[in-house]
Amino acid sequence: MTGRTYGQFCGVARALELVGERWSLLVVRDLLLGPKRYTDLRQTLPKIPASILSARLNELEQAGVIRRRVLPQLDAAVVYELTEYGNELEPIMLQLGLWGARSLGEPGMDDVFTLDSAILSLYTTFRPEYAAGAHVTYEVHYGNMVVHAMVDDGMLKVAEGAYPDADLVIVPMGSIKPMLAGEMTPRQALDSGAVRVTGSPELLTRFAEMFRIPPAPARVAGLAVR
DNA sequence: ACGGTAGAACACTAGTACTG
DNA sequence: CAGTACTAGTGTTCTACCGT
Repeated sequence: MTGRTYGQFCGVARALELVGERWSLLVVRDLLLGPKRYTDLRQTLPKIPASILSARLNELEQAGVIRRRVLPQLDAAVVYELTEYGNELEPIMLQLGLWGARSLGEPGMDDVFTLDSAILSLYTTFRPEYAAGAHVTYEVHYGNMVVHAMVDDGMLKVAEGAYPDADLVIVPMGSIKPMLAGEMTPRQALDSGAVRVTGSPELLTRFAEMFRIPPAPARVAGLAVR
């Protein structure tokens, strides 16, 4: 939040004044999964200059979106976490992420895909109405990152790491987005080698039903718009 | 009223140094 | 080591002005 305003008595304008600066929402995104230290944020946002991160943290703190907390440890580490007000951004961020995902093309050479992004992408695309009555655990590999998603009757819990008793282990060879966007069926993904699984292939079909990206908008359909 | 342009202001970056 | 602050350079946006 800088000193500048849009000069409009409008909630959207106010929201943009609070979290609309470059990098601000990505800081909020990375704090949705829990408190982080300054250096954690530098790792999840490798392209943000230190001075900008410092400025954004101060601005978001002043805006009441995040708070600083000193951990009761010997090193007195400082962590940043969302306030109650900041936490109210969670459903908005998930909706925004899903909206943006529709226009995602292929990842760029220097694009980063962090563990947090992997976890959030599963929350973003999850459709509870398609998971009613389902009790299944997936382990998903993204390169050397592994997350697991536990679906329990319309509820979802995603966490870092492998899950030894996962019902299905999914290993995409590239981006999993074409399958989630319906650009290829789970069967096609398996047959083409785009996705490899350990477990019943039927569970991959269920996965593609429960985790879904709506079709790309017509203007950018089929384009690698980034 | 509209479009183009120049200068000012602002935002961002990379690098470095400083503090506790 | 974690976090902050500063600087110089670059790019972007805003504003005022001018001509059509």
